[in-house]
Amino acid sequence: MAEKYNPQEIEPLWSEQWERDGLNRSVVDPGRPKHYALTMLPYPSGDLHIGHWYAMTPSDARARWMRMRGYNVLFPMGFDAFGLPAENAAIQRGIHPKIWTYRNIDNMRRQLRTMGAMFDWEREAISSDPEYYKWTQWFFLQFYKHDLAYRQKAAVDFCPNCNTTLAREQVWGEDRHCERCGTPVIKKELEQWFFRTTRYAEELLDHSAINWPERVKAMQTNWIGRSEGAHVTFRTEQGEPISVFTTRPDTLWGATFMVLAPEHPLVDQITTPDRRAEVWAYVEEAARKTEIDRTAEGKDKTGVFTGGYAINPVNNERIPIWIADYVLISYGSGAIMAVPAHDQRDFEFALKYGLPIIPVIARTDGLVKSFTKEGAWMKEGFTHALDQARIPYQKSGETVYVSMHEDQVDEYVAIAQQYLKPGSWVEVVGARWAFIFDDGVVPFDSVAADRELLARCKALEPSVADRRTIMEMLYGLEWYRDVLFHDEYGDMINSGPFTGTQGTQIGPSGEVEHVAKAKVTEWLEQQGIGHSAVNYRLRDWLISRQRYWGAPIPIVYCDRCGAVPVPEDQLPVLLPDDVDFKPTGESPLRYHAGFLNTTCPQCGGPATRETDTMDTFMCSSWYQYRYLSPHYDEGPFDPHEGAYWLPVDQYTGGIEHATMHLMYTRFFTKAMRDCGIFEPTKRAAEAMGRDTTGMFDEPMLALFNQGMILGEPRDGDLIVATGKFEGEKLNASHIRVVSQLDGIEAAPGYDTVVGEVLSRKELVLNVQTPDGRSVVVDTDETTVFDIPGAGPDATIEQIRYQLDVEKMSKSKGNVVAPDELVSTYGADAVRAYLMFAFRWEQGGPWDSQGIQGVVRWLNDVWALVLDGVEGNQADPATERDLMRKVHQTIKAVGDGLEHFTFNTALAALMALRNTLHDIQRRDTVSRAVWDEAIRHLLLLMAPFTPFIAEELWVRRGYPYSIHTQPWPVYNPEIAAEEEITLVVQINGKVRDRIQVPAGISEDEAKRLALESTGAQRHMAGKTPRKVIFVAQRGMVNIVV
RNA sequence: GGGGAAGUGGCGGAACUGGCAGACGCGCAUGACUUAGGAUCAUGUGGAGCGAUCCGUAUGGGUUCGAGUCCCAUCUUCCCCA
Repeated sequence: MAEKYNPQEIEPLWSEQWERDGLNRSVVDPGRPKHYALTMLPYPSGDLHIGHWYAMTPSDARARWMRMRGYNVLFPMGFDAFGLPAENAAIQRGIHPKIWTYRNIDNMRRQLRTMGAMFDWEREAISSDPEYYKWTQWFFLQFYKHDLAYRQKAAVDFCPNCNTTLAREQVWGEDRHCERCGTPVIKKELEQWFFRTTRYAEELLDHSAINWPERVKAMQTNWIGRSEGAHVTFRTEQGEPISVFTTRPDTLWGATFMVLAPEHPLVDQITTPDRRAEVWAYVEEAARKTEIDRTAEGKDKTGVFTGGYAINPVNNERIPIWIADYVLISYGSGAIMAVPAHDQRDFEFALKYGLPIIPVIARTDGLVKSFTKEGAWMKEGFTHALDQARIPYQKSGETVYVSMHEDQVDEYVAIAQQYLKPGSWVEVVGARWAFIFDDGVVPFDSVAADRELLARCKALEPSVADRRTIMEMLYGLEWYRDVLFHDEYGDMINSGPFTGTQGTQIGPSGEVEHVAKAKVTEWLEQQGIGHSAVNYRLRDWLISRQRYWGAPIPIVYCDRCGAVPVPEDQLPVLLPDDVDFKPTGESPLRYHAGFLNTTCPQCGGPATRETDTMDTFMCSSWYQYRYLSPHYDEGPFDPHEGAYWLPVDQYTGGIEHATMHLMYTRFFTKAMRDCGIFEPTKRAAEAMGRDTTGMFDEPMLALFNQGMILGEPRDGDLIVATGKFEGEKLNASHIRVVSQLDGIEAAPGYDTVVGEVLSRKELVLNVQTPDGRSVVVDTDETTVFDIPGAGPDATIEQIRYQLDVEKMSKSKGNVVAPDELVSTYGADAVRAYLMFAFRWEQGGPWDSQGIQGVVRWLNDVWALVLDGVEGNQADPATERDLMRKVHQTIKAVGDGLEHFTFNTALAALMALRNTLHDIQRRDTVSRAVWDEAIRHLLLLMAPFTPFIAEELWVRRGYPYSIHTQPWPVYNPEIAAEEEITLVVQINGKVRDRIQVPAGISEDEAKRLALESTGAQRHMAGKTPRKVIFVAQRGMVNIVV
């Protein structure tokens, strides 16, 4: 019996050995194909999380596999080291962000090394190093130079009590209060820096050059939110004209009011003096809400009238101008023309505030409704006439509900007129809009008609006296509600000269063409009142952060020269170390005189520095380039390295970055390309003989998203608590943990609570009793805990409470510490388990028992390799079977690595272990064949479990290192089965299985199948109608 | 409300272009070795039935010789957007 597998002993030794030998150094070698594998860099939060292992170790396995397949692989690692948590630590615990960050990095670097990943540590980049952020600043200057960076006022969340700007995650709760002091936050306008990401909207929509998950592409496409429409200019009575963007220029005739965002610059000018107080109050209120609060459907729409009016340019209607917070300043032009008949939000708003709603687009289904009362409003015989005309209706008492098709309306109107009692009216709504009075039919087609009709109806029917519009009156009837509003692309109605214009048609290649939109847009251009336009939801990237721990924006403000870029030779603008972290201020940089005060690079006069720092997404937008040469000081990266390694071939990371990081880094690369930053790299690449077409258009050619490891669910302890009830709460003097709740008797003289512990908050337990009630059990220092196996000093901390499957977090107590796992099971086992237990792109809840499976596998492999076989009773058939299995495994493992289905690759390796185990027990192969199988097993395991593979490889006497050996070549001939199980089906149901040679002919297979006992039994003497043979599957289906 | 992903044993999950459902592992059960077992080894393990056999991939339809896989409808869960 060989010695035991002891990962704790061998793993550190190999780590050191590989480090010493520079095994993972990646060096430019134009003679070999390159592979740049990249996994998203971590934030140095302090401790490596199991999630980091889950993200990194499968990526590492794949990179290792690529290396064994002959690629020159670069797989770097670094730290996204600027950011808010460091600053919070400074404020809360008095540690300098720099010290906190670099201490964390030291720890995490140590932890990362236990992973056994093939990181090239000489390429480590840390975004908070001056040699790194110098170039982050340099990029800012290049973008500034190329008009891709600009400064503008923008709103930030601001706590008036702390006197500080807040990041999104520092604003808590529905009421949006400051996380530190609870004061409701306000929006504050600050001058901030932006990058023109919108300039790249079209190019960012184009994903054709990258192999990225459909999900990510869809999210980016939605995020960019391209919509086609028109800009239309409305004159106003109070001052400047207002331009609106609309996706529906075909609905212009139905624009009955206009809505500005509360922040719209013309609000002041438009507002009439009598409305001023109310408008201002509303603007302030809106400033406090989030966009989601403001725009979510279902939320009550609010707004106020400004007193101002605009002129609808297509029909010269005078339309009121409102402000409402459902319109966002950041979208389009911050002003909309409201078409309440065909936009859901405008409809709700108009109904609420009594604004006119005029339909201008026909329904596409032709549905028309009407409502009346036979007897009260209609003469007897009305429904009989409807029957005669085959107009469908439902009658309930004397009430008649008519629901007809548009084509029947004329006939209906004639009947209605005939039967209408004097002093009544009846309306048709939906695909046609008209009011039938005893003296004629009035169409509902304009704001004027709205007014006139309403007046007539009120005169006839006092109960509608309080209705402000016809639509409001109709909305009062439940029966009409579903036909009052629609947002389809129907034909135009009530639209002056455009009435009757077709809404859509099917184009030559089958796509839908929006005819009405196009015709109206063309006409607007001719009239000079509008033009076609494309609008994006995407906004420019706001990069200013009112923070200390980030890269300072390299701009100086001079009274004479304005905003002046810091000259490149003065970079980096260093962060000063000696700053105060008072929670009162804004960025501490603002109070650091040495940093703040400088001289103008242009005129030499006194000037002040920009004190905002850059969004950390900027650092991570170009880190893939810095990795190439982290200490290079003549540019952001060494063109020689870039020429060889770029672009990234395979990127992996979490889906949560789909829109932010992954859009920013694409923007960055495109902007770098257009600023000419890749030119030297391009020349170097051409000198290497590379085709540089499209080489710098996209940063990462392929992307794969892994899922997330969630916390392990667990039941709470079952307890018996005795003590005294105080109201609903039990003050426990004794708590005992039990294995089951049945048959527990209450202690005499005490109150007793039994049940499962759901949660614990400090000294209070929340217990669920068997009847489902939840009881609070309070404890104090005198409470005695009786927990099996915990001894006499047991405390409340040792009582386990219920955990659901959810994200791991320290506060929930469901985190899994990789360090502990490594010291218990070894890194190889942890790596293999993470790859084996889940579908990588899906993730799932941690299972602390499941790891035993891979631990047994590694122990077995250890013993198999070291114990070997005697080889005395070699059986050629078994030897062939073994080598077949080996080659089938080569295929399965390779496929798994190729497609990121690591779990199936590991399953195949475990299955090979099972085969070897079986053979070893029976001792039926020669040593030579056994050794060959073992050699392959180790090579196939190397990417997944690099330590044990290396150890056993070397122990078997093979040349160091296993990780630089060529990947085994799959031989389909060896893998092919000699004999297969022919499945015999009758009508698709399996009725027999027979062993046949693999290359069996169709006729032979069919003959054997028909003769098989199973088939005979189930055919019941019937003649087969059809016999189907599927050679690939070894199957015959007999149809009877 | 819109867009996307998913739903398979007690659990994690296999099943390539439609072709033997449940690979591999956890757990569980029985047995062996043991002072002991949360170690190890062996055997078994979707459900029902003594059995031949029948039923089974969220639900209901459909296409097909054949459906976990394709089509339609419904339900549930998750993610993104609103």
